[in-house]
Amino acid sequence: MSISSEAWLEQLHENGYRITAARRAVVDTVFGNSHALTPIEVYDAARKKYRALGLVTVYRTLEKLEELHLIQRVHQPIGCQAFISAGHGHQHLLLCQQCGQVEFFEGDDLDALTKSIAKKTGYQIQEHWLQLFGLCTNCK
Amino acid sequence: MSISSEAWLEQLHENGYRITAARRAVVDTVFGNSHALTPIEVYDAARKKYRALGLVTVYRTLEKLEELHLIQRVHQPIGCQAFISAGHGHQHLLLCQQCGQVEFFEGDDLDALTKSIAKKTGYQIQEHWLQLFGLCTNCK
DNA sequence: TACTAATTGAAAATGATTTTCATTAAGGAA
DNA sequence: TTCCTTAATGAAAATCATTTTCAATTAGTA
Repeated sequence: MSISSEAWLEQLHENGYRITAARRAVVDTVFGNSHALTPIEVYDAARKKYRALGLVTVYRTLEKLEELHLIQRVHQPIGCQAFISAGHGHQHLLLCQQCGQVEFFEGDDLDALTKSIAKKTGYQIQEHWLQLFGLCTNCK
Repeated sequence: MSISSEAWLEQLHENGYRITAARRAVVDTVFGNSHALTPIEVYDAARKKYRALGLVTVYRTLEKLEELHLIQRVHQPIGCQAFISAGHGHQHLLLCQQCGQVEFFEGDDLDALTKSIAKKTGYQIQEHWLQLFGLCTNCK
């Protein structure tokens, strides 16, 4: 976990951003966390690693991580401000409605569906969002 | 359009809410509109029908319409505060990335997919969100 | 028509996010 | 290593969206 949060820091560095104690704390908090976290939640957790951290820096760091596609926003009925480590390639989210655990899955084949909808509606379909909700092995 | 926005007012009435000029203006604005509207957009548009309307009343009316499942929130990359007339039964959204037009479609069969994901992950899957993005016939 | 409780809009309060700004410190250059 | 430039920081203020409060109004029943 700590091993690969280094990779995020490297990414930041390679893109001209500096590596600071504040950013380390944020990155260490979000990286590899299987729950989506809001900026405030990141702030609270990251301040345990680096007390002087400011909430503004959390916002700014999350912004950069999102820009580099290292994290992504999670849309939920309760709100859409939470972030999680980004999936790789064409992956979708699976969320536990009980504990909030997030997993990725891939292997959705929506070609037949999109073709049929394109035909029916006349739209040229370019993208899709798919998200599953359920109960994880612990919660069910 | 005006015909059936009456049905929404009836729904409100049947649920113990009063029918007022302010609510008529909001309902007439959102009902049958093929674009998702934010509270401010509803306010601006509805004030053309009823100048004394307050933004607070827009929020309160949207809240009630959502509660009665007459409208639903639309999630988009740019934000998730916009509302549109709700779909009926099991329907999903198709959005035009150019003009913002929203359409519904149905007939997605994700049974095979959810079964396979359930098997792979151990999750008990209860719900799914699916949304398509593309270009409508006018914009493509 | 009268009455009561729901509804209203304005203003204030709250909460989230962004901007401003003077200070600090990362990290390349010497 | 030390210096220097510039990015990054945190605090405070500003902004923006949403909610609450409250006295006045009004829908709709009795």
